[in-house]
Amino acid sequence: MALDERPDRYPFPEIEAKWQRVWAEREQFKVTEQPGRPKYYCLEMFPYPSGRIHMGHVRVYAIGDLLARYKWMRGFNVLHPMGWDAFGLPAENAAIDNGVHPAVWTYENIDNMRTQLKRMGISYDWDREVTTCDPAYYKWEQLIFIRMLERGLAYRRRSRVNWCPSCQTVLANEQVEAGRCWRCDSEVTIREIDGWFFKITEYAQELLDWCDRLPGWPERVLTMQRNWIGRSEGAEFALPVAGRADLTIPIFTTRPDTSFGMTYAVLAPEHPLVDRLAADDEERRLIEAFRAEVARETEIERLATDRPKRGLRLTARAVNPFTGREIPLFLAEYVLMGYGTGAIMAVPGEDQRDWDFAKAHGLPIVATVKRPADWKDDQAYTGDGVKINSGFLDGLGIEEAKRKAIDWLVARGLGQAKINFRLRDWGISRQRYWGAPIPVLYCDKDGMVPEREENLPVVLPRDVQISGKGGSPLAEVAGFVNATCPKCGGRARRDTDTMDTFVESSWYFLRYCSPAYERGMFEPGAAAYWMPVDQYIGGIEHAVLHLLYARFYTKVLRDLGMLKVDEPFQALLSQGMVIKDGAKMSKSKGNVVDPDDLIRRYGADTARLFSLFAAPPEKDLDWNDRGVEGASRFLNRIWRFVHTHLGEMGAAAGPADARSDPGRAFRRLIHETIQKVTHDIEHDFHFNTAISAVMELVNALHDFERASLDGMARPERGALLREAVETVLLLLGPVSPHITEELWAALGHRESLFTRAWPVADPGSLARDAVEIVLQVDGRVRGRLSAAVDAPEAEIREQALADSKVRPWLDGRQVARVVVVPGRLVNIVTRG
RNA sequence: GCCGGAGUGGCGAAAUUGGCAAACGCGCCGCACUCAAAAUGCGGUGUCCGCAAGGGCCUGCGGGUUCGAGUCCCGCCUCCGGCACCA
Repeated sequence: MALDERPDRYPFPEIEAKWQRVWAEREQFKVTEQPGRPKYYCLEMFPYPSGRIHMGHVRVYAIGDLLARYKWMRGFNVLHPMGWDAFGLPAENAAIDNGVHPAVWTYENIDNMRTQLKRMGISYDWDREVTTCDPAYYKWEQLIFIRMLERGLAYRRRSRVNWCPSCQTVLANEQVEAGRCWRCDSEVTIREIDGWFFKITEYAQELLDWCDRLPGWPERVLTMQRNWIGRSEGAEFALPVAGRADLTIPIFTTRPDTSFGMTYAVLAPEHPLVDRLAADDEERRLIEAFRAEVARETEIERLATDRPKRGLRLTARAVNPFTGREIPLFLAEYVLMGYGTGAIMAVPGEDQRDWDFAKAHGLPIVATVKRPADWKDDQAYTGDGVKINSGFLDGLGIEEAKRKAIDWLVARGLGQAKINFRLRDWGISRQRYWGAPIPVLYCDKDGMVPEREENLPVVLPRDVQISGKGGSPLAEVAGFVNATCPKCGGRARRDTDTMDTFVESSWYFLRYCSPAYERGMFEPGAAAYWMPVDQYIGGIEHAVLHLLYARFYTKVLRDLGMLKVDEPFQALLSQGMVIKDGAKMSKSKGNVVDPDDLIRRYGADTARLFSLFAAPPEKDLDWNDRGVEGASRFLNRIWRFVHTHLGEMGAAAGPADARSDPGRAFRRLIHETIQKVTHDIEHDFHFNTAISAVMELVNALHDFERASLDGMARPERGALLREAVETVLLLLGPVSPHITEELWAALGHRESLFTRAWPVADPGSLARDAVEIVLQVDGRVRGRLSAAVDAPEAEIREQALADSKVRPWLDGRQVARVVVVPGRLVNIVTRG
């Protein structure tokens, strides 16, 4: 049966529309800097305007709004903004498919999604909305680009890059997942191309160090970042080529202690020195053939670690500087140009890859670490041990031998200690249209010249042919390409690439601080007040990508003297995915739940309640239509209760004066619930248990209502019902704001629920005079008793031993020991 | 292979510090209301033995520490995520 036909639902469509209108009219969530008042910057990752919100969005924004409203009620000045990550490929693809201009498509989508989000009733300050494809936004990004250029933090070079043949553009390393494009899943190929890079490697050490100083971040995200940065310590040294005084090969190793075991050395096939090592044309031909063979390999094939290692032996030989012996030189595909120096010393005794290669090519293997007695010698040994076969290092431990080997290299001027990072510079040039233009020109006379600051923004031209085939569409726009050289005034050509859209998302949180500011990226005072973001919320898929870039960009702005903070995000909440029927929601699987449908059928309050109740935020959320029914039922139950008891609660004057025992017990539960809900929100964001505590209170409210019909004074009953109901509304407000605001008003309040202070548990009401003590015999529960809170241990012990439920279990046995845990339990340990 | 996380009822999940395992919700069963249904309300619901009272067994597996272990320690297994020929 269609749910919107049900007459028994509370009238959520009217209520939700009404309060959304009232909040907007009152400008209730509009904020300004208020020095001296504690601030709270609550931020959810802004969406790409794909056209429609999905359940993942509902989940993040429900979490963010709960925190924002909660912090409001706790007296914080809360910045809670929303905007659009508006540049990107889908807009261009839509243009190719439907002939709609990317700008038109994007702005229409934004309008749709804004309407959808507003229907969720989230407490955004919509006056701060930011759209990244607006020239007033990307202007500042272009300015910072020029500043980075001046500092050498942005540079241009020709390099081998990841190329997505489907998106027709370059991808950064972070945007390749297992050899495939992060966006379209196509297999990535390698291309040599000119492009711009941001020098994120300059910040590798700092980005790594701060991973230890972000206690508000989930460990798994920090681990992924540490792995990605990939620091390793070792040595770099010059490997001499036999008979070639003019030629050495730079080598990076993390195991300088094993140098005496170097029985051959390997260069990456594309290593630039290889050309100089070739003995004659014949060998040059062999090298080219080998390179071509390797180049044919797809990234996927190269990733397979378990196949035979192919190599090409060169006629040139090297000299192991430690042993003085000549060793063979190879090209092999297992050595990558992109890491270290692109050349390795091979120590088959202590490195498994070298071992495999040595076995395949019949090369000698020398052990330089003493093996354990039962060692089978069928693989490389990477464990600990004493150095052997290593000349002056013999007898040392590995760590000490590393230091001595480096000292030896330094003393001879051959090398030094070296730290290497896996992190590569961030390639930001994209050969696509819908992005921020790179503010640089090329002049025949002056070469590469940045645009003058007063000419910014370099506006993305509107009239352009987008075919999706080959090269940047901007290159075809004569009016854009042909420009004046800012230096000599002669003719110059603009750079026709656009910036990676991850550049826009690296600083949008700063723009929110002063979104209309015209004299710079952000107003310094506003940023000083609001930054850093106190709580950032978003999907785990950005653990490395966006979160690493934003951290880097923040540090760059700090070093440009624009910002005081070292890190943008104080705390991070990585919420799980929304799953249905065991799979991520997707159109292809046909398991998508449309938030619009859901809100139309149940209301935003129910959608929000369910998505917060079904699982703790960091876990995947299993969508369940029956569970949504349950959430709806719960809100209806509260609605009915308030409306059927309005008269009685309205008659209550003053605070609840609980005189009777049941009254005091009920009041204690009200205050225990306040305590529990506050703890669950503050301690670990476990909103699911916070909500279950409110559900328990509502259940108890119904029980109390029935039980107190006879025998309890009417004023006491009415006052307690009112106190309980008001507590429920306050605690549930941040979860389901419309219904709680409506019922709050129905109870006679004239001011908004969200201007009320968050309730605080009253210690007097929490106090209890008796506690239940569990009685165990040999660890098994056999009875229970009620004891005064302050009853002495000896007394409880006596009562336990004398208890009628306990005594049969002691028959024929001796009491060996009695453990009394005050306020909790007694365990009687027996013997015999 | 390395790093990180997780295994608890039919299902989603709870369990502050080592102290009553399964709160809350879903589903299911029963009852009330109803001509009937829906909705709503009330009660029950880990599992095995038992008519019942009651008792045994239960947190992936095997050990250990402890009066007491879902929780701590040791050794395994499985699943999920990340990185991966990184020298």
